[in-house]
Amino acid sequence: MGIKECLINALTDSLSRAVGMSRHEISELFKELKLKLAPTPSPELGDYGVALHYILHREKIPREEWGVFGENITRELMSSSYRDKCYIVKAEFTNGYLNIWIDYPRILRDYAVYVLTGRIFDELKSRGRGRRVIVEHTSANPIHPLHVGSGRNTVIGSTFANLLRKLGYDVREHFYVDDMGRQVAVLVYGVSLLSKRGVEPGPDRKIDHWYGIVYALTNILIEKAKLEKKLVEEAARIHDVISEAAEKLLGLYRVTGLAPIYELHVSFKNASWKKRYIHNLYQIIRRLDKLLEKTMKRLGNEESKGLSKIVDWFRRETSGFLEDYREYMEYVEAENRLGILEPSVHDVLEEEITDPLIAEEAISELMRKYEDEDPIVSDMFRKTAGDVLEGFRETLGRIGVVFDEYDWESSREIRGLTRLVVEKALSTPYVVLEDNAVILDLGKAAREDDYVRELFGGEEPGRFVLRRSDGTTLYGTRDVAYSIYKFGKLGAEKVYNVIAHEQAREQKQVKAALHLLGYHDYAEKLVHLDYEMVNLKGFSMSSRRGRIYTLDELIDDYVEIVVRDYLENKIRGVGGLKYRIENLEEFQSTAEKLAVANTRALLLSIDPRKTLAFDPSKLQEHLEGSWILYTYVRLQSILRKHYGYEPLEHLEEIGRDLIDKLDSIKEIFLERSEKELLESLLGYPETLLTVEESLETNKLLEKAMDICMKANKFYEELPVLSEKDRGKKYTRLILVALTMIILKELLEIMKLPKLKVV
RNA sequence: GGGCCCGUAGCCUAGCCCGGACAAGGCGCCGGCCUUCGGAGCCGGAGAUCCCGGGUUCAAAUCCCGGCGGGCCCGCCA
Repeated sequence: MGIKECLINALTDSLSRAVGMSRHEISELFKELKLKLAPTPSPELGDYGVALHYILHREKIPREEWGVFGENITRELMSSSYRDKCYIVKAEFTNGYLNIWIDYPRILRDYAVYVLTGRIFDELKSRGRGRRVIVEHTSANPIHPLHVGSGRNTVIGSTFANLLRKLGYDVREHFYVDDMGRQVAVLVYGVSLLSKRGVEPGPDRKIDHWYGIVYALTNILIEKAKLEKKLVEEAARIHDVISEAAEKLLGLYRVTGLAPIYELHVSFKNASWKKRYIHNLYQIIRRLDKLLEKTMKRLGNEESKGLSKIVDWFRRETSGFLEDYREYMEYVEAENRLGILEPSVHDVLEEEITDPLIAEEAISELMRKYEDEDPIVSDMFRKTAGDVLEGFRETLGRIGVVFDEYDWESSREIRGLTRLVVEKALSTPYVVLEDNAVILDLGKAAREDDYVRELFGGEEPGRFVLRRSDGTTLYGTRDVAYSIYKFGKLGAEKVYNVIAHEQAREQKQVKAALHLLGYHDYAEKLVHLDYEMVNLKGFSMSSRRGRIYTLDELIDDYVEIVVRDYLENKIRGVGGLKYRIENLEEFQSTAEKLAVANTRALLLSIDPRKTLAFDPSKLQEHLEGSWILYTYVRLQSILRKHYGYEPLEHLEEIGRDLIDKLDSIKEIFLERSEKELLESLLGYPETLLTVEESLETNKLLEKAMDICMKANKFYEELPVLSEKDRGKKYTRLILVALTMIILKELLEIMKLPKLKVV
């Protein structure tokens, strides 16, 4: 290919002659991007254009003489030997731009051979040369079902893995099972209380969803109990505050003689006695606060000066209580909501979890025992996490994701390497020992080591604790160990970690630690593919309160929308209310595929580094997946009709046939919509290479959408099969085939399910 | 308080790294085309101080400086 490069050479040659600058100077201008060759904004202006204003200005050519200059440069270009080489058919100078027209039919012929023989795909494959790469993604805590946030991780990760496969890497997808943290211990604690009383997961609920409720309720009941304790303790103090406020108000009345202040005093005095009766302290505070507010307004700026001091003091004293109370009520609300879902789980946990301190102690005990490899506790952790992972596998299977490996944080290898990490750290010059804790002083490292300094940029690197005073290790320590495992044991030449942006700093610390421990190579080949969170409109997710929008729900919601959309369309059209679904099973499978396509497309649709926000009640506005699949189906149906067989099953035959027809499209003029479609298709290889570099997986979806849009316009405008002119017909058939083939590749990368018919 | 990221029509985004010709696409809205291969589509229309202010430049959404607004991170948590 290399049209652009060719044109740049041609322009360098012609410009140097027309202006009298050396070729070297001109080519430097291109390199410095003072001159830039780019597609024109519209076909009327030619295919490619270059802005020459810089040269015009530099050569001090007055506006009136631009025309002469233009003629000159155009003549040079059209008479040069590059004219033929670069497919140039015409050049024109307007407003300081030199615009060039290209021989598209010839490009189409070349590209058709490139794609239809499969050479394009072989060339892309040559990039990776079978090198082993690990993409770690999803790695959600096994405590509740995957939610839309984890879903975004999964979709980005698996898409990126597939992209690398197309680029010829030997890709492994790994899931890191984070089973040694506190959260899993909370779940295990809840499960242990339940199993003691014979409450087990039942068949009515997907297993990870059941565990999700157990985790949330266990957490909620502990947090609620803690707050309860705190509120009881606070209440006594608050009553004192109210009494004191009453005294202060009385004092202020005596000084100022303002009657409304005496009114306040009576209200506060009364309130301070209310503790003898059963009244909601929260409401009392709110009422008193309102009274204060009203009186402030009533008195005006001058008179309320003394009072405002009391108000500020009162608010300071009570704000903590109010905050805790509100949080407490949120837990109560969450408890009620989940209790209705699984009453037996709720009732048992409510009875068992009474003292939060006992619960906390039990959870810490579980963690310690797991770290010490106590056999009974280990079984409990393994069983619980394993059950939740079973639920994950089911969901992931729906969206076409299968992991090559689940790596357990608690595995022998990673435990062993974790010890090694601490040991090695001890012999680095950056280690700090405090109460038996092992800490890497990354700040010091940044001052002395270029790699570490550059890694953190302006950021404060902080201290990286590898071992606590009590001898246990931390998540980050095990993460460093896991990285060594991925490179050392698994032989990865590059590792991509798909991890949320909030962990960016931790990922840098892991890299820094690897570097300081002597694994310079691993540090450099560890890539953090970071992505931002998912924000739902009108719904704030909180996994600790069991309020999550799960990936399963998202897919199911899409199934509903897809079915509704389709049937409403049919009912409005030919079918009427009696529209008959031919094959119910096939219909369901199609709906599922479309739902999955929409789910993946939605989660892939924007730059990973930006927050993805959508309204779950407006999913019908996000149907990019359906839209792409539908275009794909139409392309197939055109080829199916022409050849009389399934095009996807006979790609080689079709390729041979179309290559034979290439001679008949030599003298063809391409319509605008054809050129635009071809242009979009030409960009396919570059898109893959760009995404590998930039990690912007959304660009793949954008490319697919762009191709579909151009394809839709193309065959809306132009007939293919019914075209009488043989050359035109084959041009269009070739375009249809190329579009289908490239779209197929993109669908495979993004794992959008493939459909033959709708 | 410090660091990083983001701010583009009513809404969601692309373009910014690497400055160029009317700021692109989708949703929603208004008006057409009810399927001769394809209607989950296509065509047309309305709708933008590219957050604000300054600077560099022949030329700024893009680069630089200063504000404003939002998110995230700054644990012997994971």
